[in-house]
Amino acid sequence: MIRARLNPASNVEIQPKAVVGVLLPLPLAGAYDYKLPPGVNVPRGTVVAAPLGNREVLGVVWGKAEGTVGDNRLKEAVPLDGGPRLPEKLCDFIDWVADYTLNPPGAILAMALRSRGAFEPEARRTAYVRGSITPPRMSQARVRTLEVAGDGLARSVTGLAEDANVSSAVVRGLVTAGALIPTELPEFAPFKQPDAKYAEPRLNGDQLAAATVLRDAVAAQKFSAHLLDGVTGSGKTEVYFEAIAEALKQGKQVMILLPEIALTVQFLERFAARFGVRPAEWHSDLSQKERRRTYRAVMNGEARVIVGARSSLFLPFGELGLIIADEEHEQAFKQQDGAIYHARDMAVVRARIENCPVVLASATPSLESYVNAQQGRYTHLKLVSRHGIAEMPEVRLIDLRKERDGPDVEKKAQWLSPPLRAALEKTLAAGEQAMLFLNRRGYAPLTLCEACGHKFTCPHCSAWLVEHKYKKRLACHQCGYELPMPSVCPQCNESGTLIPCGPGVERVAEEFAQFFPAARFAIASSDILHGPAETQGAIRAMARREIDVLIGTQIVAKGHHFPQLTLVGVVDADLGGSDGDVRARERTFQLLHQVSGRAGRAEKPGLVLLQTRNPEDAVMQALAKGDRDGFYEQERGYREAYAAPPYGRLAALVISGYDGEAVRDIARQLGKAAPNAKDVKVWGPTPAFYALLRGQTRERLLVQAAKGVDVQAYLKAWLAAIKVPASVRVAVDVDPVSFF
DNA sequence: AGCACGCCGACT
DNA sequence: GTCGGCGTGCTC
Repeated sequence: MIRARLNPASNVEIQPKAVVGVLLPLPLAGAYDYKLPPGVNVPRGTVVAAPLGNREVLGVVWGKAEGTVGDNRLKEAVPLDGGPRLPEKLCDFIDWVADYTLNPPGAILAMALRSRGAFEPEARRTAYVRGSITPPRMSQARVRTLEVAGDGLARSVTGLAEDANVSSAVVRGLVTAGALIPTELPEFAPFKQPDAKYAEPRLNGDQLAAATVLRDAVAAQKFSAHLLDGVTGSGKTEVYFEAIAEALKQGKQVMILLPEIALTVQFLERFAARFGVRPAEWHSDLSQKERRRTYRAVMNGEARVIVGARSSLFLPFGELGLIIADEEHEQAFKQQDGAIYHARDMAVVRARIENCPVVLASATPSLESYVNAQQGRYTHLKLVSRHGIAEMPEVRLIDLRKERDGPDVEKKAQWLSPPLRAALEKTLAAGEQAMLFLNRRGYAPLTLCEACGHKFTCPHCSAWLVEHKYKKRLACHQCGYELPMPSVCPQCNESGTLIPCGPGVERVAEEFAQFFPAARFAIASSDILHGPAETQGAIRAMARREIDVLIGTQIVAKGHHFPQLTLVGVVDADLGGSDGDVRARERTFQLLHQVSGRAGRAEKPGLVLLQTRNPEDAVMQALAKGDRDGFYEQERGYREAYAAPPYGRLAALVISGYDGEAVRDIARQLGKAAPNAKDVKVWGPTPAFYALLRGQTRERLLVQAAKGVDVQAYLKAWLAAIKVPASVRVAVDVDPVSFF
């Protein structure tokens, strides 16, 4: 207890120093106690500079002091100038995420707190305008300069010098003489405000109904969750744009989450077409300056609509009125490193805390969202009519076990079956375009020596090296390790014995070129198209009909529509099939459904050919029959029967480290220490799918629990039982979506 | 996360 | 004899 005392020497009253808990953006167990300066008391969320060891870090006043550290050891944390403060709801959100993901709250705060600069007033730059004084000595250069400055526009010294074609010395001389007057301008032009009425669309019946529900939800200014479920081309974006318009009218801010920010160029343009300006962006490619500026603008309310990737979840919105997660089924929403969380799920949580609506949009919803919608926790807004598209493409299965070139065929194909080649021929003859899809980069996923059987594997990962024929290299797709394509087997020293096994897009392209030498084609994969600009280039080339056939990985699966694209061939529809992952089937369906949606546009119906070895598989059947909901129902049934999510809960422990023996030892210890609990089963430890990744050994344990089980409490009790050396990391993945 | 402290190899 | 490698541990 701190009391005001009289200082006997000076007879001046010493103000009491309040002690508060300050959360630091570090993976510490909790908040640290700090004194505040005399007489100061500030609320939760206040940003402070806190001495820590011999340095100073940013921190956030989090709550009451814990009182476990002696008063004499407490240092003084000083609130930043201007009293910047994180919104209290953001603090609540951080606490919630920390509890749920079993991360220290400071580790979550680190995602929400930017550098100190973000809390300081925006940097200013000095610019000059014409003053009233005209100096007695006027040279030609001075006359010119003052003429230019006479237009009233504020310019920097160099800017004015350039415009007047004089040296900067002339400008500085005029400043000294008082003929030019300095003014302070903001470092950036302010964010332009989106205009809800800029270009109001005409919606069709479905769209109008869905938009009305969303507008009403936004106007209600309270939590609600909505699944906006519409096939490709049904106009989901237009619908949620109306919800955004309503939020703007209500004076609220909007957060739009997209799975991959690289895809946003067209999104930004569509937004600008509707609202007159681009939204503010938040992603990892922003410069330090832009980052600070955007963060500040979100916090002070200048930025009204932010579009971004996962990390936008932790921005300091003060007046959030709507959250949208587009392509909500995408796995890219799951953050896999550092704090492991699912941005779509956390978006729903943030909406609940902010008391505002959240919209999850997808043509192929995650099963979780589908069930939530079915059970009424989310409204289910369905868009069925395909805007400007004649009909859904016809999907046909090609049974690869039967459809092969027979012994009598002179020129045999390995990857392109006769029916697929026939369809390609027909499409090209009709002057239309085609797409071949194979979700595998490079030329061949495995290289092996036919003399000794040696397989090329990555020295740092338990993965094969993928041949890249253009680069003439073998590459590990997990860690980036590469070596020049060898001509000699390193094991048996034979030469000419290395054979590529299996296809990648490059190899499919090679075969395609052999059969269709006249056709123009391009390969689209992330290692060939570097960055969004080149990807856009390829898309444009396709749109301009400079190429006939696009052969690509999943970067061609989404986004653009090409009016002349009438045929989609999926080279290996079984890829990524059954690796024990409860979501593998769902993901295959989603990906293939999305790819299929590329075919057909306007008046031309599309055809999709899926090459498979399991044509009777439910995923293939659902795709062929266009029976999406049937597939979901069946999948829902499986999940229910096996108490898999969303009917049961999963959590994984991933134990990793460079010392393989230590990792396996801790994994074994954890396996033995798993507490017995009702409705909880623990599986493992087993080596992870990539048992070695970037040199680190990885073991996994899986917790399967019934729906009502407090998984976090279970995990906490479990982890407390084992002491883990610093060389081994135990990561907790609550609700894992991938089993790698 | 930093940054220090702390014990074992190659150097002015 | 030191400089320095990064393993372990602490920071209110």
